[in-house]
Amino acid sequence: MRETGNRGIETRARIIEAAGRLFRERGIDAVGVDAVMRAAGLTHGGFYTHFASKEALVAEVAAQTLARSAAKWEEIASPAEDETARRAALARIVESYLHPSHVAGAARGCLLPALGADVARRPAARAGITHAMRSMIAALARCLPQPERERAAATLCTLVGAVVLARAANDRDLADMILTAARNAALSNTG
Amino acid sequence: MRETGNRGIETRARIIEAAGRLFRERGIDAVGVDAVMRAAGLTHGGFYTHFASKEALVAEVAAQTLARSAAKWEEIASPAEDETARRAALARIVESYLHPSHVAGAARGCLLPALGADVARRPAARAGITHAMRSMIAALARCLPQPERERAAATLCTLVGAVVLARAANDRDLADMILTAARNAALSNTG
DNA sequence: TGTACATCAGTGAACGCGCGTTCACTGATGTAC
DNA sequence: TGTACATCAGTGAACGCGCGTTCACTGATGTAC
Repeated sequence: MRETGNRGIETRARIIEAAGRLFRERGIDAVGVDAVMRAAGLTHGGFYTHFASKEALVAEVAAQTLARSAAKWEEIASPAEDETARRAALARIVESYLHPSHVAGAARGCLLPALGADVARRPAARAGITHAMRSMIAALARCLPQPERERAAATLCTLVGAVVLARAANDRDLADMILTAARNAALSNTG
Repeated sequence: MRETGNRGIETRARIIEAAGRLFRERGIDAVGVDAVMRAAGLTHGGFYTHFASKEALVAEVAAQTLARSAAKWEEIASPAEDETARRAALARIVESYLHPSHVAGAARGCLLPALGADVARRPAARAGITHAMRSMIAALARCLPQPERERAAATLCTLVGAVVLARAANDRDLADMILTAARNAALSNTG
């Protein structure tokens, strides 16, 4: 058996990672295959060894990036068994999500506020996103006093909306006010 | 004095309206100047009689579209003087925003969930958006028991996030759950 | 161990296409006298 | 009222450019015997 496969798999992962960064930072349509491949240290021609099309790359980037976010939340939420731990877990998730560094660092942040609307228009990407969203809601629910899926979903809405709006605001004070407001709303679910 | 000016102003408005529809529906980069002008019943060459660049059109579309949303909210919120009227006003805003027809009809809906992230990356458009966001928050605040700007901002976050997520979800039930959850969270501010 | 061959990730030139923008023009609508 | 002229919104061909995709190729890495 060949082991060359590893090289391919690692390169593929590098392309996905580079695309994830660039897409979130500049938007999907603003980043060409050429830019992605250069960021991954390759030439553009090799792209189609790994993906059938740019659309396929987008779908995979969306699914993997969000799955990673979901996994991080699960990791924070899972060990929380008593109420104190649950509160702390919720606070960790909410505060890192609404931190100004998340607003400023879209390239490394959650995909939903950066590309959610964009990706909703691309049929191929929606299945992966939907699956990850369910996981994120489930993880959040585990941090609430009674694990209510609805309340968790509303919290996710508040978090995602806050980052979208804080990024859109031209004014630092308004952005900070929005983040603080969302933080208070999300943490008032602590019970 | 010439009155030809009117023709120019009307055409300009028609271009902005067509662009607003197409941008919200398909995304800004997915819609060319050519498509906008054709939707306005014109040929692409005439575009630069009205706008210095596509970027300038985007800025104007963002500002005008959101200003119109803000004005609609003001109109609903302003006459509400007693508590019953305030509750009704909040309910009207929240329920129409989170209605499935808003999720399905991005082309005629609020610009924030459709293009918020996109427009945040375009310096020229951010000033107009920021101004309109302040108005929307102020209108919402007038519907709350005590006019708290922060609570209004959190409500706006929840609304915008909910529409982004409901559009991204591939699954009707999940989308409906998200909308219901956001609705309950937003209306619990009624006091 | 050494030689011949197979595989396939990655290269780089080339493709057709649609984009944003420019520009010489047309023709309807107005003004001057 | 009628004629000559000015204005300018809108036309449509043309531009350079970067996009997504294709393809003949190279060369490193493996296998066969």
